[in-house]
Amino acid sequence: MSTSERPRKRGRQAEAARNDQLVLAAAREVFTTQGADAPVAAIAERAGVGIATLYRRYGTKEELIQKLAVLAAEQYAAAASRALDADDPWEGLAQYIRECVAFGSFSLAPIAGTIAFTPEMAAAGERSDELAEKVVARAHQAGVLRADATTLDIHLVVEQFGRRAPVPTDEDDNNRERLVSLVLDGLKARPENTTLPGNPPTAERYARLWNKP
Amino acid sequence: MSTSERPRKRGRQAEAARNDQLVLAAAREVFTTQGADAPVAAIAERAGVGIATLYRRYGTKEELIQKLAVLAAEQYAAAASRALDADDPWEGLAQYIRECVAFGSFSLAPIAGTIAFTPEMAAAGERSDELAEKVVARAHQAGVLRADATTLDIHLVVEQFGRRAPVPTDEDDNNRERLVSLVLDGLKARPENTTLPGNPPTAERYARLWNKP
DNA sequence: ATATAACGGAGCGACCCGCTCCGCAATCAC
DNA sequence: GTGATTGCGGAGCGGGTCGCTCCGTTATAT
Repeated sequence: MSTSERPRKRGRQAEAARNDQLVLAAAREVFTTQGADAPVAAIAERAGVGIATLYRRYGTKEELIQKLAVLAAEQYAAAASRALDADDPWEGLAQYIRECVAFGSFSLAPIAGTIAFTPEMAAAGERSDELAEKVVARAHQAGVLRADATTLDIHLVVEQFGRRAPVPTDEDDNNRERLVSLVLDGLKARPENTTLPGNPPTAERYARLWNKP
Repeated sequence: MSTSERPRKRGRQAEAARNDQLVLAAAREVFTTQGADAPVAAIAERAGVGIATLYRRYGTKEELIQKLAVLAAEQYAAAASRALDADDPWEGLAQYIRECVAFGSFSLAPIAGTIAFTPEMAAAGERSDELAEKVVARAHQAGVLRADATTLDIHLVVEQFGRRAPVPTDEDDNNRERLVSLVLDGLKARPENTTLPGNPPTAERYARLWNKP
């Protein structure tokens, strides 16, 4: 595969562009494993970059997290799109859940309330939520998803399994996949299923969790 | 209910005995909600007690955590005993899982590796593990638990749902119960279940997680 | 009235963390 | 070649936190 397809910048500008990506990738990895209060220095080190390089792009740790939140929402939206492209509504939903869990950026949730909620985050979140709603609605209409499970229940699942261990091993991944499979089996529509207890999760909870107005 | 059944100490000795319990209860609450790196001062405050009172009982934060670990293991063992007393093997298992999750002290797991592993912890853990094994074995023999789920898979479930939010609300409890019900439905033995992917969790993982020799 | 036992909490020393500042190296303009 | 520009790394500053100690106070016992 040719690396010269897109017009490549040269010299320092190329390095800068690469660092841009390195920083974002490192930030995502560190935050999803260590939690959102991981030191910024850890991200710079993981990216193989000086601290100043990071701060030249994001004036503040908060800015960086906000950017990651937007990127995560876009990833979830993309996963939902793929799910809608799938032929089988159930397989689409299952794949959606698996991808969201694997991406795992929901580990930013614990920081909710700590950082300001930007318009960009609102926009990306809305789009992501709408698509997720469609994925779930399609599964419901096909009668493959248990009737008493709502979109927010699915959110809950993804959030629950979003966080990784400080140093994720293959075994941890394996174990998480087993648990998710368990949950998926529990989500399937079946006559003998118990009814889910209590009330479905509310949208207000998420609004409160983040700092929506 | 009479409060004078057991011979009551008076004055300061009574206060000391009460504080003993207050400190332990507060420590459990704070650690399960804030995580094991919560400040010791938060525990004292929650117990309505001075910091010195806490340190007079446990010379070190580590000692306190070790004590809590032992108590948690004993709670799990008690829950397993109750499960074995139940008439229905499935209801016993389900109740066991629910109780363990509700108790929630598995949120100490993230601290694993940070603190030393004491003989007391080893003894309590072994007893708890043996009883859990029996609960699961009985469910397997009755054919009500899916064949490819092991005792360690159950451990995984309890561990996964063990941690609470910083300020747990009724809604959070409600949501967690829904998720656990989902998992329980997935754990039931059924012809149409998918096979759990990958390999069962290994005991070595837990040995490594804690600092066993 | 004196001795004793338990208490509360201010504060010490040792961290850690976000962020700035500055000297250096690579590249560009001419 | 030479000076200007751009991006880089990382030491270190100011502030905040946390585990733990120390000591003055208060309640009980004799």
